[in-house]
Order: sequence, then C-alpha cells, then structure tokens
Amino acid sequence: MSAERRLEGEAGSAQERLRDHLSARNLRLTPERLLVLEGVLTREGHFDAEELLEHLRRSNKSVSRATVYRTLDHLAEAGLVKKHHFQEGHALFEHVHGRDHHDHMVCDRCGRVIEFVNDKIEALQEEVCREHDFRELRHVHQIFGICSACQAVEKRAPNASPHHSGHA
Amino acid sequence: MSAERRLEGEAGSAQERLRDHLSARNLRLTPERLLVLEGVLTREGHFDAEELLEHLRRSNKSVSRATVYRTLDHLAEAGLVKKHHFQEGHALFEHVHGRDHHDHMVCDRCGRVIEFVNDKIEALQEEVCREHDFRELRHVHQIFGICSACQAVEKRAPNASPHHSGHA
DNA sequence: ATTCCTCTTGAGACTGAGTCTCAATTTCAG
DNA sequence: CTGAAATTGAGACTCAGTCTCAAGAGGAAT
Ligand SMILES: [Zn+2]
Ligand SMILES: [Zn+2]
Ligand SMILES: [Zn+2]
Ligand SMILES: [Zn+2]
Repeated sequence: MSAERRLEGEAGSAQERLRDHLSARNLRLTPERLLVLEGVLTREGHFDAEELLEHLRRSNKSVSRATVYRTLDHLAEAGLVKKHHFQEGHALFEHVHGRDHHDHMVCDRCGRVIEFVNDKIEALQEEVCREHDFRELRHVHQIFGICSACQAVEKRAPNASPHHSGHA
Repeated sequence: MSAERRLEGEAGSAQERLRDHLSARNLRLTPERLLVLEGVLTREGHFDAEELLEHLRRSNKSVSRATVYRTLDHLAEAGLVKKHHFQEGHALFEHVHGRDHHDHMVCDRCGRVIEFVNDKIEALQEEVCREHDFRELRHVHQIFGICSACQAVEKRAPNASPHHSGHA
C-alpha cells in the first residue's frame, strides 16, 4: 500500500527531526508521539485533529485526545505539519515534511483545492515584512472563487455543481 | 468627536446599503440592527463580537448577544464588515464600508494587526488566477510573525510580551 | 537494580466562542 | 386594523480545544 511505503520511505527522517526538536527542549520521543507522527504522515491533504484521533482509534493505535492535540502542536513547532485556521472553529493540519511551500486556490462551488506557488509573490511578501520590520513566521494565502470546471458548468446549467468529494 | 462625525457622514449610505441588503431578502431593518450597525461604524480597527457587545451595553444601547452575532453576519453578507479568523476561536471584525482593500500581518505574540496593500501582489494574484482559469471572488492573505515591538522586547527580556491591549 | 527527578499520559472536568430554541414581541403588507 | 412572517432575548446548548492531576514512564546516577 502506498501509504505504508511512504511511511517507510520518509519516517526515518521525520522521526529524526521530531526527536531533535524534542530533545533540544528536554522532551521525550514517546511511543504515543510516534503513533501520532505515523498517523499524520499517512494522512493525505488537509485533516483535522478529530479525524486523526478517530483514525488512530480505528487502527488500534489509540492515543488520548489531549495527547493528539499536544503532539500536533509539537509537530507544528518542529515544522513537520502546518496548522491552518481556514474556517472558524476548525483547525486543519497538513503534513509538510519534504514538501515545498505552496498556497491555495479554493473553489467555492465544488471545494476543489488548487495549489500554487509564485516566487514573485513570495519575494514581495518578504519585502512587505522588511518594510514593517516584521519577522514573518508563516503566511496564509488563499484565493477563493470559481474553478475552471465549475465555470464551464455554470455557463451551460446555471444551477448544478460538480460536487468535488472530500477536502483535498 | 470624530467618531460621531464619521457616523453622521457615512451612516446614511451604510444604512441604505444594509436596508437594501435586508429588504432584498424580506428581512427587516430593526432598531436593534441599527444599534449594532452604529456600534460597528464607531469601532476603530479590528474588534471582536464580545467587545462590541460590551460597548453597546456600556452606551445603554444594549442588544442581546444573539442579535449581535446575527447582525454581524448580516453586515458581513452586505459587504459592510469583514470577518477574519486570524487566530482560532476568536473572530475579528472590521468595518470596510468605504475603505479600500487591504491584507494583514498579525503578531503571534501580542495580536497586533498591521494592514498592508501591495499592488504588485494583487496583480500577480490576478495573473495566477488567469493561468489556472480560476475566477477569483475574494482572497485571504495573512502574514503571521513577530511585530517590531515584540522583537525588541524579546531581545531585551526573552520572556515577557508587551501585551498589546485591544487589537489594532 | 534502586533512587529520584522530571516528563508524559489519559480521563474527564472545564472554558469560551458561537449557535439554537422558543415564547413573547414587533413589523409591515394588505 | 389584522395576521402572517420576521425578530428578539434569555439562557440552554454545542463543540473544539485546554487544563488538571494522579498515576505511569524515562533515564541518569549511583
Ligand atoms: Zn506562499
Ligand atoms: Zn470547482
Ligand atoms: Zn489583497
Ligand atoms: Zn506584537
């Protein structure tokens, strides 16, 4: 299974990174934290904490809710996952270990997520921060609108929408 | 007082816009909704719902919590305010009637909000959308990090934070 | 192995923003 | 006026996330 392979392929260095992050703070790499890391690495796209918790329970790798939340924060600090507050009352995570930075376009109709990177925008952002003596730690850049497919559908049937399943 | 003047100066058209928005949906422009609108227009910068509620109570223009939240959503739909989810569990509003578009930098330490506009970034965004045949309706561009003041504090006392009262 | 100190865990209580319910009230078109 | 439909407020409720704290590791030093 590809998730398993991915885990094997990358787990070594992700674990290493987590271990380094923790030990630098006199924290310990516990079995529970490893279970959460493993769970995170096998999730695709954007997921929330409860979803991860449920996934761990189903796979008989149960970890308490408190530990999941606590560990996700550690992983975020270690730069292994990103935590987004896209909508209210619902933080979403994505694992970013070994992935390049990217931003998102989100279709209001079907929910499709398109990733994009634009080096010029990234550079201009840095410039803006410099101008304000602001030390950037991260950014959220999302463009909402209607994707190509939904525009086509609208043109032909001004009502229906090609319901794109699950968040990407 | 400038807040009063501002209110008089703009209230007419803001009310008008709200009335139009509501009547188009068979909703009513009630005294309560007007109180909330008035409160919103006199707030500076970014504020949260509880702050507004408290403000209304202090000015003897009390409106229930439910109505404040409900009305803020109407105002957002009418394009009179913007609702931001900078941090989790804490929506911030700003009134945008008659204001130009801008994006935000948010300090992780003290919560200060700095507004910025960069025409080049805006243009590049349009370009990215064109490339993907994506029709933009709106965007969220937030840069998180450490503001100038908090950087200074950190340098001198690596712990404390200049708890910035009331978000800017 | 034993000690000792610190970190970690999990169950569940708790918090706080925001929503919902519903009876009483207001609005407004007819 | 009158009545249907919208609105309100008090407070119960939800839900994500945090906190508490007693019990359970980890691990360094002896
Ligand atoms: Zn970016
Ligand atoms: Zn779409
Ligand atoms: Zn912008
Ligand atoms: Zn600051």
